[in-house]
Amino acid sequence: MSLKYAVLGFLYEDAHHGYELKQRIEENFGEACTISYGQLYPTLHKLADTGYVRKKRESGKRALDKNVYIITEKGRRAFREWFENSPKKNQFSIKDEFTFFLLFLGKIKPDKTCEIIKKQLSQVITRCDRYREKLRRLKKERRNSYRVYLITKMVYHLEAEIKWLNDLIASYSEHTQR
Amino acid sequence: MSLKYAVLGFLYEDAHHGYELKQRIEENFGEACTISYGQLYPTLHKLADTGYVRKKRESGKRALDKNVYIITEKGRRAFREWFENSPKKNQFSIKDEFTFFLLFLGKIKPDKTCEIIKKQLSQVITRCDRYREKLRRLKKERRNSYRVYLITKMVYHLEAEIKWLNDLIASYSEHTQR
DNA sequence: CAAACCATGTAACCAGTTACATGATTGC
DNA sequence: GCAATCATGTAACTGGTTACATGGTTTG
Repeated sequence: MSLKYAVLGFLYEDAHHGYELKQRIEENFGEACTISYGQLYPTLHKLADTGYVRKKRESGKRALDKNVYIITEKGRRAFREWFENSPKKNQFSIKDEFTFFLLFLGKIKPDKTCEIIKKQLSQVITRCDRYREKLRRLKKERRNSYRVYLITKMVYHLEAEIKWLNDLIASYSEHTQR
Repeated sequence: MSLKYAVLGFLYEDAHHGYELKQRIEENFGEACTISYGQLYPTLHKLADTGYVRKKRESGKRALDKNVYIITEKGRRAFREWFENSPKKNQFSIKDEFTFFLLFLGKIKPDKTCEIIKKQLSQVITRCDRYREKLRRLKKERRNSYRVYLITKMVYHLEAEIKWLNDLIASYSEHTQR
């Protein structure tokens, strides 16, 4: 995802401190990613080192050592450069662990294949229903349309997955009937 | 994907050397991944270090220094352990660069949003058609059903993506008409 | 006063890519 | 003889996770 540009993007309009950035990013990308402090803070330090952001110590009444990060003109340029010229590929991966596992499943346990795929299917259906429900709730609230788009995308891809797993089951039961 | 288990899986039945393994893996997972020697060879060395595979120098008539890797009993156990007990999640990601870019697009260039999504859509349609064509060819040849499954999955997910992008366009033109 | 939350950070790992470096063999 | 292919490898880098470590503040 390149957290670097997510950070620059969120700092583009307003200064934030680290903890807040994690919240902002997860508010928006929640379904798509979780970020860890183990990645966020080093990223912020690196951005500060290369002069893309400026670090300002702020002594608020809450936790004492709060670092506010402010984007610099150099940082703005870098973000615009990425924004205008990056390739923007849709490259969702189909190489999840189950798909990978499937190759060996057919070879090693052909008798259990159908059963395992069905178990997988029921899990995906559950997940899909959960997202459909979340989508219904979000649409009622009528805010943060980006999250609505993201979850819609998730639902469509889960539906694709369900269709595929059903195909697999059909194809495997055909095999074993012979 | 954890190349380690892919390697153990392919060595489970037959011994192979590195170059050959890359071919076997890409033959099967072609659409899902490409692997580099910069990852494969270190992985093989590590597997040899931990005693999961045994390295045997073979002097064939082709390139002289060919290392044949043979799975050990310890390696078989490790593979079976993964095979039986790993979680097998379907966790395809929706966090491709375009989706990420979209958030900032709405904020920074709302006027150009629709146009950029349309460009994206046409690219995805082209890609989807290419995979449909490949699928047709493979089905005619009637071999390597795993590849057929993989490409079918790819097509379904590309169709989901097309549906989503069309939704986005509809939603954005609605916005701008007001 | 304890639990939940705010806030920052490091070290060790894991998975993967790109670029580089080498050299033998085969087929046109 | 030259291009394609077979074959093995390293070094530097990117992007990310997990576990650990610290300590202040708010609220019930």
